[in-house]
Amino acid sequence: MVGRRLDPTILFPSSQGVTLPQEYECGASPGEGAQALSFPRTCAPAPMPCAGDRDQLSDQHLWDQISDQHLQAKRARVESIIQGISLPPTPQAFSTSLEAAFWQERERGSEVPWESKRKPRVPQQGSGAAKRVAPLGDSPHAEGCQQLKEQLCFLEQQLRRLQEKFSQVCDSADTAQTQGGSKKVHPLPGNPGDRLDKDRATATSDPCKGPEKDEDRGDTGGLPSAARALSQTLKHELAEAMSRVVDSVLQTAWPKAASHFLQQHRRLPVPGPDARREHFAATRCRKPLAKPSPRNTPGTLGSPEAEAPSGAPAKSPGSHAGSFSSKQVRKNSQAPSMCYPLGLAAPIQDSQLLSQLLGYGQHGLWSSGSHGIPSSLERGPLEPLNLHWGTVKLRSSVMRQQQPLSPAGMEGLALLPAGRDGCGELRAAACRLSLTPRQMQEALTPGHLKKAKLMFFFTRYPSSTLLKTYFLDVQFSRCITSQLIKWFSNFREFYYIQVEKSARQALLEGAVDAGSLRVSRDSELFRTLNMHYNKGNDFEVPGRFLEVASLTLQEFFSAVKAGKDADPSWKKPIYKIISKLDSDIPEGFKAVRCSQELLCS
DNA sequence: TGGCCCCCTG
DNA sequence: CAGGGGGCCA
Repeated sequence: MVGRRLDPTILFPSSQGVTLPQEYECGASPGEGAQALSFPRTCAPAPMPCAGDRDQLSDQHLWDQISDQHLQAKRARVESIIQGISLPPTPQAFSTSLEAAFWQERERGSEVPWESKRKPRVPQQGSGAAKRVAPLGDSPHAEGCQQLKEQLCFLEQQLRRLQEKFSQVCDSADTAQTQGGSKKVHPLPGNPGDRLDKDRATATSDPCKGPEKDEDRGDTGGLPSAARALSQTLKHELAEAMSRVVDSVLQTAWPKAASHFLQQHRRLPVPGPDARREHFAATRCRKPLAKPSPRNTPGTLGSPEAEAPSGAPAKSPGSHAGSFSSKQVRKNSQAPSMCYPLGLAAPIQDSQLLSQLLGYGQHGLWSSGSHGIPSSLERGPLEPLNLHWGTVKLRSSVMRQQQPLSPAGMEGLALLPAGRDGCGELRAAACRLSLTPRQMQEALTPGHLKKAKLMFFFTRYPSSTLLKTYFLDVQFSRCITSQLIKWFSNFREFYYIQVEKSARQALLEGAVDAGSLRVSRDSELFRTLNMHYNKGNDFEVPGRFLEVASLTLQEFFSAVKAGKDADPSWKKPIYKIISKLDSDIPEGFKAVRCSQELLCS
């Protein structure tokens, strides 16, 4: 009755699929600023002394230089690194300077011999960085503590830099640097003593100005009061978030993580791909969501063949082998491991937040990969946001050289564990703490709309429960829920109108057999629908949707042909039929990143 | 009664 | 796409 022309391939874009930009796979931070700041991580030789250093050196005797060569090289390296951090990047470079700086911090914090930086290592706290910093601490606790301290210190630096950049952006005219002492002016209400509310002493009479540190001497004095207020608010929020992270990580997560270090740091080999796969499989076995049972109508569209292309949730990782590139999955999940040692989730997430705040993408930090994801056992209420880092990017036209990945593949990545050591907990705690409810979307975005439209290809009648499981980054409220429901209602409306129009058209054109009506990718109806739900055509519409559309068309055709449209409620039976044809939505749609990335495609 | 849906309108 | 009205149902 219904055509079974099934597309055995994936549902997600094949040609415009999910790809990971190559530049990110090795963890390279994109952009000039990144390069400018992240040189220690690159393959470049040890940085040469800067101009100032050379001047100094020229005052010394050659022999001294030679004898102190080693020392000088070391010093130059340190100075260069410090300069790279303290010197504000160009505004254009700012987009990535944070990411780059994270890299720098890694380099500094781990004190890895320069040569070893050339070959990225699988970063595992137990066997990697923690061991390499052994001279800094005798016990694992001390080691971890040292790392944590560095991490926290670095976060503070980043905060200051952000403040600085904000000030600079707001007032590019002010280039004055660092003179005079600081004087404390009235802090923001409710946070007396907040250091970010301090101000520097300037000749201006405006008391509401930038932060206190030398490098933070951005001047907002020339700004309109509204902008100043915004500036202060942003700074204040950042400071608050930073404080929360620091305090909470230390108080909540550290003791436990430290105990894990004690237990495991010596004997724990790096969990290799096998171990990871093992854990992955285990994770996949207990699928957390009891999805609504498939509502396929047996005998019509619910055949097994029809299921496959519609991206039904995988029963096992292998079940998707034919529908997406597992190679891509491996690539995406392994490459990151070379980049970020464990325990860096907090900076990663913070940078994500910052990137978002600043309107930049986060894919440059995607390289956190599976390491940014707490083990599923450790995921807390905010786990949805962690999924963000385990998913891949939906790309459209620009970067499509690489193999596409279906939502199923995204699903796999989303559930990759982070490992079983204490770092996972530390990381998870950091993630939860750094991802405050504030970062949950309290409103639906255009990205969410686009995602909802694509979801419509799979489900026409999603329940609010279902929607909640697929819009994990949304802080659901009654309003949000009804808005989403309304969206789908609107989608349906458009859908039924188009199908009805098409059915009437077919009738006018003399069609007699409803069964002969089929919606193909060439048909006008499909083009119309595709244009509406899949503008840009960067999503490969599942064949299943064509079947549903075909059946809808046939139902409408038959009803109109039989004159049922005289009945005011003649559409209701059709709605009832169609409402049973929903199929499961690929897990990839649960990825938080999905709705964000869809905007870019 | 609340939730959901459809329909109409802007 | 959102708002609002009306109907249906548990």
